[in-house]
Amino acid sequence: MTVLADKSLEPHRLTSAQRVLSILGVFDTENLALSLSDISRRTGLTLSTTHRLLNELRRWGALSRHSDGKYSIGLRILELGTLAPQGGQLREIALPYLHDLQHATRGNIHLGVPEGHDVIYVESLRARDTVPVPSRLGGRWPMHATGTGLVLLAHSSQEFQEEVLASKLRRYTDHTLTDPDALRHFLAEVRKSGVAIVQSQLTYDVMAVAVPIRGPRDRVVAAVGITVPLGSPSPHSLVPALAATSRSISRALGAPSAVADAGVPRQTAHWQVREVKYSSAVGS
Amino acid sequence: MTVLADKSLEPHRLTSAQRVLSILGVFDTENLALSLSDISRRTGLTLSTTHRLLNELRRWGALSRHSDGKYSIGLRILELGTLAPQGGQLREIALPYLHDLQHATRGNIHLGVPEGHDVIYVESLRARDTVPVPSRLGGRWPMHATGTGLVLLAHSSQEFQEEVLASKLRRYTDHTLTDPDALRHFLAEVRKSGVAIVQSQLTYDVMAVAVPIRGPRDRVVAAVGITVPLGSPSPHSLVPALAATSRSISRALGAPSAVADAGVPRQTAHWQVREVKYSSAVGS
DNA sequence: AAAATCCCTTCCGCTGGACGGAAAGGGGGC
DNA sequence: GCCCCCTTTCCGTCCAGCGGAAGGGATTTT
Repeated sequence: MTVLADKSLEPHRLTSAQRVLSILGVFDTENLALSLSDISRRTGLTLSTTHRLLNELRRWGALSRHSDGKYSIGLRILELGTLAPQGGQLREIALPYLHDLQHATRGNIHLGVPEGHDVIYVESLRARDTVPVPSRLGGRWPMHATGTGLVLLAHSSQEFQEEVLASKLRRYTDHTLTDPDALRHFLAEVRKSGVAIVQSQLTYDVMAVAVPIRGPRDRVVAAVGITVPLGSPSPHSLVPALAATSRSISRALGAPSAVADAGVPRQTAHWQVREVKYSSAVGS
Repeated sequence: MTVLADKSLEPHRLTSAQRVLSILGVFDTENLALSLSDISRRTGLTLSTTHRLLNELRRWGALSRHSDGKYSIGLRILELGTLAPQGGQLREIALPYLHDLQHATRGNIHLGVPEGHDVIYVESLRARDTVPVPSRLGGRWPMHATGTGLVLLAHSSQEFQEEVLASKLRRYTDHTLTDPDALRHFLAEVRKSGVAIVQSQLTYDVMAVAVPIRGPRDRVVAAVGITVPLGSPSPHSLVPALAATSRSISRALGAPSAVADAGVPRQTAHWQVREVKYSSAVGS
């Protein structure tokens, strides 16, 4: 064995903080509960290290342990997550309007915000009697494959758009927009019309309609979307309701263009300033 | 200076994992965005250590940084939090029923699960046209001071109840139940009647009604509650709707007592096994 | 305009705590 | 019974994380 040779290349160069985070990182929608040795294997950390860190995380509340010995994400993390400015606050403000929208349209409603090249759903209202769509609260999807994501992308900086277009765009169905030129054209349409209408991007038999939400300084900070079964009455009929919802939320957030008159309480939310320094700007 | 003497007593005995967690821990509802030096002061870590850890956390996505230089909890934590079995999954299942309940009653609806001596709201539907109550998603409150908390406490083990009763029970209003004997009596009532009805426990002018939700093996895993303004029509009128909601959710979770007949798909949720090992069993 | 104050960032030498190996202690299946 | 896999604990070594200090902005005060 060329153990010695490997050693020098071995990516054992992890800081202790990274070790802690890598443990949290092994949990995903398909791995909600994992055993010590599962986690040890998946992180590449030794058993003893994993064991010690798991105990520390559990004691703090970041993880909980079940009677079968497996670990899961703890409620303390859920609690923490609601403190994310784009999460808790935005959701809090938007929720009643999203409710109204759902009752008016009977579709699946999503509220998405950008993170990296993805859109994250900070709220997801699932209609009871419609097709199941992959739309969990907290779900993460590539921007190019969802209605809300495309809206957010369309209103991002030019350089960011090119960065995304240059990356590998996964194809989920044969309708998924992956061709850079087609996407550029589509994004321009979205900016012009103010709405994105797509179908079968992520899964078949689904249409999505989405519009931007603006915050202070009229920056696009989020997007609302509806997904309905393919073959529903014209998706264009959903636009007015969406536009009204978007405007209401934007006004509540203090977007100048949505404020009807004076006397409206100033909303100065923290997330008005969106993260601009991406990891790539720091790494290496 | 007696620096040397102090050194030995100094609680600088933090593991590196604890340092990471202590940083996350400084964020709360009143501190959504903090600067490097804020965090350094509040954690007691040196500037250089804080600086390094903040960068690692940010790179991973646990924190985000705004253009003013302040840090906030990042969306990755929100995403992670939804993986908590009592969070994402329970919420997902319960949400449609909670919706129905809200539309039937027009109150503020809470879905609470136990953690430590507290109840955490994994869902909170706020009525638009009623008194504002302190009910954030992810909010944490002492069990003895909320309707849902009292329900959960009533259905906890005897020893856990005594542990809570023996702790310092904070008084929020002069109606807050803090006398151990009065609480014991009240909890017995809750067990007997299956419902908790309280008023002005946490804030004045509010009534709360709450009932338990059961999961596999008929264990009480959560509680649903409604809060309405004091002086609303008899809270007893809310009980049937609550009971129906609770039963629907319990059935969806696979609670034997709520399952009407056979043929129901088995729901074996992870959180059927509630954490039993408390920190106290490990500490020291 | 100089001085003072505060905050962020980077560098570097030292040390003690985190690390991994190993072995003991369950527990369930074949 | 035996075997296999998982969890827990112990301990000596070593290097990664730590804190001090200094430098550079930005803003405010005198």
